[in-house]
Amino acid sequence: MPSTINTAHLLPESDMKETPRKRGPRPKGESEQMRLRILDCAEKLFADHGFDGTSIRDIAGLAQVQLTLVGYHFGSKESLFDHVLARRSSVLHDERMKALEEARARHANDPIPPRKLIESYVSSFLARATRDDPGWCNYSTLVANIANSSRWASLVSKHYDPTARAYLVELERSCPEMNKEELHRGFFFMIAIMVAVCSRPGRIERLSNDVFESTDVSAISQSISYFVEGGFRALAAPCTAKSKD
Amino acid sequence: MPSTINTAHLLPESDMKETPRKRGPRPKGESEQMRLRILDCAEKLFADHGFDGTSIRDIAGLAQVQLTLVGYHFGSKESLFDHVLARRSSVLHDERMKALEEARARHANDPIPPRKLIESYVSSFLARATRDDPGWCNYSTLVANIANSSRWASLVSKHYDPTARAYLVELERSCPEMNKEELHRGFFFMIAIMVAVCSRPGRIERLSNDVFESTDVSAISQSISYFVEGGFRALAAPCTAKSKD
DNA sequence: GTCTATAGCTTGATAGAC
DNA sequence: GTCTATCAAGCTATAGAC
Repeated sequence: MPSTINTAHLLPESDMKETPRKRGPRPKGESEQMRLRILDCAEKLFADHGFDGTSIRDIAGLAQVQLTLVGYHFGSKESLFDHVLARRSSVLHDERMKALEEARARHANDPIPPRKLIESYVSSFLARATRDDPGWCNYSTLVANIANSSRWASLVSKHYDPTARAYLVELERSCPEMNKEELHRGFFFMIAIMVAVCSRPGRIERLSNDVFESTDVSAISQSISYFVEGGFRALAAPCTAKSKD
Repeated sequence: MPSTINTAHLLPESDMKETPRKRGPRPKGESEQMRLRILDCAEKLFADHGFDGTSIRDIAGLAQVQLTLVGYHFGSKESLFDHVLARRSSVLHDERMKALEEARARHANDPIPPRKLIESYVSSFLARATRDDPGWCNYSTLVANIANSSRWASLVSKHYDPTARAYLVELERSCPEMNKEELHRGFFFMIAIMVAVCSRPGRIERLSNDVFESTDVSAISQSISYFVEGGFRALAAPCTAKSKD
C-alpha cells in the first residue's frame, strides 16, 4: 500500500526513465535530497504502520531509493527511528525554549500566568500537527503512537524531557500555592490530552455519531486550554471540588 | 526474553518431564486451560512488544503450547488480538453499564452529578489496572498502547464506543447548559488521561527527577477526578476562564 | 484436539563491485 | 556513495498423521 502514496513532491526532478541509474556519486546536492527523502518516507510509514509494521524495504521503496542506502545513511532500523524523532523534536525544543525565554522577559520577575505556559507548550505541537505540512502531520501521528508505549519510553524521554522539565520549573514558580506533585500530574495530564488529540483525527466526531462535522482545530486548541487550566485550578483548590454532590 | 517471565501460575500441574507429550485429546478441562493460557500469554506479549513485535511462536512458547494450537483455537493472529481485547472489554462494559443503571436508579429522574459519571467511568478501568491482578495490568498496558494508534482505531471503537456513547448521553443530561461539542471533547480528554496514566507507570515521578517516590494510585485517581471535573467546569463556563491574563 | 513437518515468504544486515 | 547479490533467520499458515 505504500505505493499508493503520492510522494511526487519528494522525488528528484525527472529523467527517471532514460537513465537506468549508474553507480557512483550523484550530482552534488542529490545525495542530501535522498537522505531527506528517506527520512520523510520513514516518518510517514512509521506513523502509519508503527516501527515493527514498517520494513526498511517499504521505506526504500517509497523513497525510490536503493535498499542499502537506508542503512548507509542511518545505520540500523532503530537508529533511523531515532533520527526521525530527533529531527523535529529539536525544532520543537528550540521553539518552546525561545517562547519560554520571551515570556520570562515580558513578565520581568513576575511569575508567568499558568495559562500562558500551557498554551505555549501545547500550541507549538498542535499548531504544527494540524497545519498543511504533511511532514509535521506524520510526525505528530508518530509521536502520538509511541507516547503511551513503554517500549519507546526512554527514547521519548531523551527527546522531550529536557523541555518538559524547564516548563515544570517555571510552572512551579507560577503556581507557588500548588502542591508540586499535583502540579506535575496536571502537566502529565496535559501532555496526554495534547498527543491524543493529534492521534485520532475525527474520533470525537465519530463518537457523537458524526453530529459534529468539522474538526475545527483552533476550537479544539482553545478547548484544551480551557480544560487544562480548569483542571489545574481544581488541583490547586481541591476543597472546592470536594464539595459533596 | 519471554522465557524469563514467570508463568508458573498458568502452567499445568506438573509431570512435564516424564511425559514426552502424546497426541490426541487431553483429560477434560485441560483444553480450556490451554486456551486461557494462550490468551493470557498473548495479552502479556502484545502489551510488552506490540502486535507486530510479538510472534505467534513467542506466544506459544510462553504458554508452553504447540505452535499450531494457537491458530486452531483463535484463527489468525489478528483474530487472536481481537479475542484478547474482547475478553476484558466485555467485563468493563458490563460493569460500567451496571454502574450507570444504579446511578440512574439512585437519582430517580434527576440528572446524575457529572463527577459521579466521571468517577464511575474512569475508576472501573483504573482500579483494575492498578490492582495486583497481572492479567488486568497487562490488558490496561495493551489498551494504552493502541489507544492512540490509527491502525487499531476501528477495533477500539468496536469494543469501547457503545459504553462511551451511553455515558455521553447521560452526561448530556447532567450538563444541559454545556455545549454538546465541548462536552464530547471533554469526555475525549478524560479518556486520554485515563489511558495515559496506565501506560507509563512512574513517568510522572521520573519527570520530576524522582522527587516523588510513590506511585500512589488512589491519589492519582483522585487527581484525575478533580482535574477532569475542573476541566468540564471550565468548558461549561469559558467566560470565566477567558479573563485576560 | 494435538502434534510434526514444511511450504512459501519476508525480514535486517552486509560483502564487495564500481 | 551507490548499487547488485545474497545470507541466515525469522515469520504465518496449513496439510496431514494420530
